[in-house]
Amino acid sequence: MRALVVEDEPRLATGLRSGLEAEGYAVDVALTGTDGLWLAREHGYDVVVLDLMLPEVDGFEICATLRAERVWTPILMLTARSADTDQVRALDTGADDYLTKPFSYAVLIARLRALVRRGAAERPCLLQVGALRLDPAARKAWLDETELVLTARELSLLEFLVRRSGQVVSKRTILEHVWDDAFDGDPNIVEVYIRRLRTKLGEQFITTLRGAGYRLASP
Amino acid sequence: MRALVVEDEPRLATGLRSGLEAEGYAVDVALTGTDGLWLAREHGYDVVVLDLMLPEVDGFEICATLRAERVWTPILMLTARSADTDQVRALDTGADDYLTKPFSYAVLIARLRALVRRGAAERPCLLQVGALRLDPAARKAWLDETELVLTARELSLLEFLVRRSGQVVSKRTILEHVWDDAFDGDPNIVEVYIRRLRTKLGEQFITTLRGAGYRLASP
DNA sequence: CGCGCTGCTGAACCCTTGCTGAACCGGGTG
DNA sequence: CACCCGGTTCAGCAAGGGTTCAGCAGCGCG
Repeated sequence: MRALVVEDEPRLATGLRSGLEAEGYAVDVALTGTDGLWLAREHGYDVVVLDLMLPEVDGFEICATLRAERVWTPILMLTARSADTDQVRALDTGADDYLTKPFSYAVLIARLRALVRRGAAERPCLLQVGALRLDPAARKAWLDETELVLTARELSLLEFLVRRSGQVVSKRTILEHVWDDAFDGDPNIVEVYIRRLRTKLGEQFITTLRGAGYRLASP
Repeated sequence: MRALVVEDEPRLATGLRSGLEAEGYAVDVALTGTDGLWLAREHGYDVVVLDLMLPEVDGFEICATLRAERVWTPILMLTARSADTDQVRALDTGADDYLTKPFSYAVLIARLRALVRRGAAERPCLLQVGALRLDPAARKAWLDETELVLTARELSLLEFLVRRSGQVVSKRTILEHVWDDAFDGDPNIVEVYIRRLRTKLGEQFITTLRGAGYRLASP
């Protein structure tokens, strides 16, 4: 579990770091609001501990900015003030929990666990074309309830075709998207992989359109 | 929004009812733990306000029972005691938030809003995948009733995989979340730890997907 | 009818990826 | 101080699978 601590007071920051690390979290610390915002935005944390009083950018602003940018990482606010209005404002700004200093580590840890437990987890979507099903998150594919045994490349190619099922996709496009677009090897590789897919899921799914490309569709 | 208030003191119960109704909630009140449990189980509430001290069945028990029965309605615990241990226990039992009396209505309302916004997430506090169970709070794991002896790192990795069970996780992702992302050592460390987990919990749980990552699933 | 181009296909090659045992290191503990 | 435990590094090994290649098939057009 990755946690970000945004806290300007060095002693508290290091205390939090070691405490959380002892609990098995991988911890990053930001000492300013600007750093914290940047880190939270760029890295996928599982939870953020955010001090309200910070130099440069305060906690409210960080929280609001993240939510506006559709970053839904659970946030726990931390502050010296205990005014109700702050608490209300924090929660309404998009924080998920709130703790006033001084606080006990046990409570902090328990609250973090509760947050991570609820954490932002989107259900993986399931792609389907006729009897063919594909779960991109699990990297699995099935044909009529029987799981297909595919290599990484084969599955990437299949996923690409399934996402564009019914459409014609040129070999050039496939090469650029499934392989690196800096790929400078033999373009014949696409044909080879189309062949492998056909042997594994039957000839009827992928049709060749001479001079144009391939189309995956329900037979 | 439908809210259930489980509170045995009549004056507080009616106060909560009118306060919540003024905020636009449709409120049901249960005066005993038994009634509260039954109502919460049968009706689909959006949030439950639960007093800890109750006749018959106490708040902890209601909370634990509901979670065991896979009812994930957000629960806010309410109590006169302010002991940290109670708070920790409440959260680990499966409550989502906690408030000590006396409290301000504004804070209660704001916290409820935050809970409802998060919605019912299917996040048990005891993780389970087939015969494998893991308690993040106790930092323990079991395989078929026998406790596994795991180091801190091993448990962190296992927890990470269990939380994403069924999905493929890349070595890169593992490295960033289980280790610090500032970690600049040998990425081979992931393979080493996967190996150690496999020897401890059997080969059948974790499958390697060459070029993609690892997937933990029930065998 | 025949030539050429596009796509098909089986097999060989070889590099990357992952596996694994063991050594090393550092902090905490008796 | 010596020991132990857990985390990390390392190097050799195995094989999976990505890539290349060469020959073949078939369609289309002159």
